[in-house]
Order: sequence, then structure tokens, then C-alpha cells
Amino acid sequence: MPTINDVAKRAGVAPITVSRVINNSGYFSEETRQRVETAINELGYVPNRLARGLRTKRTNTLALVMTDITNPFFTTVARGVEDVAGEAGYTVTFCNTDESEEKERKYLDLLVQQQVGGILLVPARSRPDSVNFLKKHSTPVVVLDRRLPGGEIDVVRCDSEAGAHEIVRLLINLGHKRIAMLGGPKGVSTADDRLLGYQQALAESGLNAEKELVQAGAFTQESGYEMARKAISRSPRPTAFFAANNFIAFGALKALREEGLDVPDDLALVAFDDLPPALVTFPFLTVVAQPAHEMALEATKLLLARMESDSDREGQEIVLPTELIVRQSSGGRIVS
Amino acid sequence: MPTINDVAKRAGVAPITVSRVINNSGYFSEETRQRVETAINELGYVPNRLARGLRTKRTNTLALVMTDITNPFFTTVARGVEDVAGEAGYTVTFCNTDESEEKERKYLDLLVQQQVGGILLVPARSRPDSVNFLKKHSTPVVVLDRRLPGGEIDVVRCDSEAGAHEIVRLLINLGHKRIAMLGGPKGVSTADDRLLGYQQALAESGLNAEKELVQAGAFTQESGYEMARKAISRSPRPTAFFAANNFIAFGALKALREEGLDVPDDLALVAFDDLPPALVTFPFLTVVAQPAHEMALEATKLLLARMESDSDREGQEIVLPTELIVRQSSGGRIVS
DNA sequence: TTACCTTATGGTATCGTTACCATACTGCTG
DNA sequence: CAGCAGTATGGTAACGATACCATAAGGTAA
Repeated sequence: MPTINDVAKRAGVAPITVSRVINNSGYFSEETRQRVETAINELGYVPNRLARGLRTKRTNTLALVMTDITNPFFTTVARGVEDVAGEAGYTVTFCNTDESEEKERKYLDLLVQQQVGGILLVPARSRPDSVNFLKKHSTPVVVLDRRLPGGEIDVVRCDSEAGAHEIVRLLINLGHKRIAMLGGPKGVSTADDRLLGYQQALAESGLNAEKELVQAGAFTQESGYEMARKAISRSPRPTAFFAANNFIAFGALKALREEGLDVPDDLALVAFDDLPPALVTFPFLTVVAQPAHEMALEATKLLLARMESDSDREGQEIVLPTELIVRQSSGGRIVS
Repeated sequence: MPTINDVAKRAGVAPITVSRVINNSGYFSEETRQRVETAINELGYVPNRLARGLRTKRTNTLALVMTDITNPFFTTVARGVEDVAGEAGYTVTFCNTDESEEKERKYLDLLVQQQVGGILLVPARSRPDSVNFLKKHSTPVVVLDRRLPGGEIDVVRCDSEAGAHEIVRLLINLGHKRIAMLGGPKGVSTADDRLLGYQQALAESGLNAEKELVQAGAFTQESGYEMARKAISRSPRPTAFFAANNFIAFGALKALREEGLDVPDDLALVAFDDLPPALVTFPFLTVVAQPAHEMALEATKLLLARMESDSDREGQEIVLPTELIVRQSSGGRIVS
């Protein structure tokens, strides 16, 4: 592979001059530029970013560390991140943690070793360890989708509590009194917040949130399936399910199908997170949608800004609103 | 940030010895290992992979260059790639080309600059330019999902022609005689092959593939929508649509909805590519599914092997079978 | 004329690792 | 006991780029 030195020799200039032309920095004459450029083309020279990064202590790489790219919410986020990053000449690495703190830690370690310029992190747990680790290695980070204790960091997320409140309120207005919560993992802020919103909506309506109607599980189909099975075995049976995310809803749907229960005739089902944009041609599930793409854009812009300025300005929290989308699965007609 | 030299000083050894411990290579005593490891922990040392890569000419990074991660097929592929790569200690960069050769070229250039160890490429067009470029820079590459002219390269793909043939045959057996093809972009092997399969199935049954029933578009919802609108405006109207991929099908579905046409009662609709695994709880669309996850696993393993061996052994082509999944949208009962 | 700024270019050191080669001790073989 | 393999460790250079400083020509302000 030709190096900058080979180009320099061929163009009859010093390597540093080639560097200037490549990076369009400093002074060089038009004639030099041309000589260098033809040399580059003739040799098929490609600069080595490892060497550059080693010297400049900057790379043009970002990372997106999330739970699972297969989740339509994160798929959309990933696309948004890559759109902004790609436009700015950055490259994006993605990592699936599957909500495992261990995997998260391993990946962050690797990413720091690779000197990524910045990280978009969906933390597996509401613990500051990961962020502290990154801070120690002065790797800029923006937390995505979830809250974290301690406020000195950038966060872009949705108002899970308000969203949950709104959609549970919808169920209540539809006349439901026994609404089961198929929750996410305890200790994950989105799960906790959605539970809170659920409880508040019930409390406001004078309904007591019976303990046995509330379950906590994982943000997976399997967990949704399990929780739904348990919930329908209660008597009296709940008349509605609130799934804390889309995967839980899919699992619940499967359980209900197996039991021969019709949605929404036998049981209403609503969920957090919309289907992937490509699939909204199947207008079935009533959901609270998060603006995944917008979140990604905001977060990435914020991260890039953070990386540019390198300033130690206060962490900033951007909370975007959710959107209630009423489709078939909630059934009925609004009562009040 | 502490470097290997700082660790060496603290442990009272030479940098090279620290390197040996980190990489578990060469000889060192148990006592040295411990001294080095405590020094590493005390300092919070993290090796610099840029420096390592510069010296060893190897990085632990892969890239997945595809058209759009938002497409459920590629989402699944991405997950599979990351699973295998992550397990092997590699990190994966992803790039969306949106079928644009220019974007593809830009990304490949950037990736070569970053010295990625290998690339999984879904080529935007059936042209060898990109692969040649990578070959020139000795970056191992495995082509995914699509064929490419010239056989000296690794390819992992599905048999699009056979899959299309099978699903069109299904429509024919259901009694359809006017089957419209909502095709993908000309010059993309999957699109071309699916058209071929369609034509052959028709020919075999003595049906002539009327030209006006065949359209070529893009692998997008918008294009599917457009093509479907045109197709239904023909008279006599086609009785079935074959969409060359999932996005086209979604767009077509939208058009049909708008026209008040019921699927499958008024018109049958089948497509290439399944829904994302999470969403198969909506059993509607009859499809030919590609084993996206398996393809990804095979391709990534092949790529890693290629990178290890560095050998110049022949390119190998792995063609996986598709699977016909009959659901509602094809309607009817099989005739013969 | 002197001083100084702008333009154009180059020399040298350095980023943090590891490749390569050298040194030296131990213990075993013949 | 020479010779050699195995173990343990270190010195030096190099990977390919850029930071930093230096040099020099030309123009212009005082």
C-alpha cells in the first residue's frame, strides 16, 4: 500500500505538504495541489486513519450501544444516527447489549480502546458506572432513551410516564377497570416510568392498582408471552393489557391467540412503541409512539456538538413528547 | 491517558513485556503477569487500538454495507453479523447506501481508510467496481444477498429465481392468470432473478408474461405504491400481485387499501422477504422468506475465515434455499 | 531601509504500540 | 561439559500520519 511518503516522492514535495493538500489546511500553491492530486490518483493512495488518529487523537467514528437493533424502535434510531453521522463524515459502530450490563461493559471497553470519538448509549441499567467509565476516558457520551441518576450528562429521551399515563387513561375512558400491566425490567428507567404513569392514571380515576395486576418482566417477546399467560389466568380476568413495549405486546398477542381470545373483543391490548414505519400498513395495535427518528437526530447532533466543543458545559436533557395512536386493538368507543 | 509505558514503569518492566501480558503472547512469569495486571488496574490503563493497528496492520473491525438497515431483512442480517463478530471480539460498522453507488463508493473509501479488517457488502449495482476497489486495497470482502459478475469472490445469497418461481407457481395453482410483477431495480441481481423466476413460472404454465404486467421500480414503499396504482388501472385488472420485496408489498398494500380493494378477496398479493421475526404475530402476507439470520451467520463466518487465512483460495458461493410461507394474502384454495 | 505579514515549503520529533533481534539464565542431553 | 532448547526479559526501530518549528521569498507599511 502506498503511503504519504510515496505520494510525496512522486509529487516531488515533502510528506507534510501532501498532508496539507489532503486536509486542505495551511498553505500550498495551486500547482502543488495538482501535482499532489495526480500523484494520489496514479498511486491509488488512501490515507491511513489509524496513523492520523494516533497523531491527532481524534477519529471520525461514533458508536451506538443499544439493547437490540432488531427492536423496530432501535432500528429506526440506528438509521437516524447513521444519517446524521454519515453526513458529517463519521462512521457508526453498533453494539447489541441485550440489556446485559456485562456485555455493555465489554463493548464500552472495546470502543474506548478503538478511540471512538463519541458514544450514544442506551444504558442497560440505571446505574452511572458506564457513564463514569466513559467520562474517565474522556469519551463524550449522550444517553439515549433512558434516564440516569446524576444530572451532569446529556440525555435525549421521551416522557415515558406521560405517555403511559395517556394510554392507560384511554383504556379507562373506554370503561376498563381491570387493566393488567405487562411491565419491563425493574431498574430500567423507561420501565419504571411507564409503571408510574400506569399507576397514576389508575389512581386519578379512583381505581386501585391491584398488585396482582402488575408484573415486571423483560422487554422481550418471551417475557410478554409469559406475563400475558399469567395475567389471563387470574380471575376475574383483566379486560385490558398495557404492554410496556412493542416486544412485550407481540408476545402477549401470541398468548392471547393461543388461548383463543380475540383482541379487542375479548380483551383490549395497548402498548408502548410503534411498529416500524414500513409496517404501519397493518393498522392494528393502539400504541404510544416515540419519535425514534427525531430522538436519534437530536442525540447525534448533540453528541457531535459535544465532540466539537469539547467544552465542559452542563449536561442537557432533551425530553420529547410521545404520540398516542389509536387503532383497533384498544377496541370500543370512548366512554367519557 | 496512561500508556503502555506508564504501566511498564509502574510494574518495573519494559513496555514490551506489558504488551506480552496484554496479548498473552510470548513468555512471561506468573509474578510479572500479576505486577503488570495490578499496574493496569491501578492506572485504569486501556490499550490504544489505533497504535496497535498501525503496527500490526490488523484491526478488529468489520463493516456491513447494505442498502437500508430499516428494511427488516437487513435488520436481521445486521443482528446476525454483530452476533458472530462480537463473539469473535470484532466490532461492526454499518452503512446505509440507499442503493446509491455514489454513497457506496464514499463509504468504502472511508472504511478502507479506517483499515477495517473486512467488509460484508450488499452491492448497490451488479458491477464489479466496488469489489475491485476493495481487492486493490487488499480488504477481504464477502458479497451478501446479491450476485456479482465474475466468480472470484465469496458470495452468500438466496436463490431468488427459485423462490420467485415457487411463489408465482402458487398463484398460478390458485387459478390466477393475470399476475402483475411489481419488480425491483433493473441491474440488481435479486430483482433480475426474481423477474426471471416469475417469467419462467408463467412460461411453464403456458401463460404469456404480458409486458404491460411487468414493472421495474425501486425496493421502496413509494415505488411499490406507484407500481400498484399503475397495475390496478390496467384493464382487465390483474388478479394477483407479486412484489419483489417486502417494502414494495407494503406500498402496494397501501395503494390497494386506498382503492378499497380487499386482499385477498379482490386481489391476491404475495411478496419476497418475510416480516421481521418480531412481527410474525401478524400472519397476513404470503411470502417467500429468506433465512436472513442464517445468511448473516454464514457470511460473517466466511469473512472471518477469509481474514484469518488471508489465503487466495477461490471465491466460494453459498446459495441458501428460500422458504414459501403461505398465509392469508394469497387467498383461495390451491387448484391443482 | 527595516520590520513584519502572508504565502509556500520542509525537517524533525512524536503519537502508542509491536516486530525483530539480542541477551541471559536454567536444565537437560549425549 | 559443550551444546541446545526452553524460559524470561529488554533495546531499538518502525508503522504512517501530523504538530511544531524553521526557512525563505515577496510584498507592503512606516
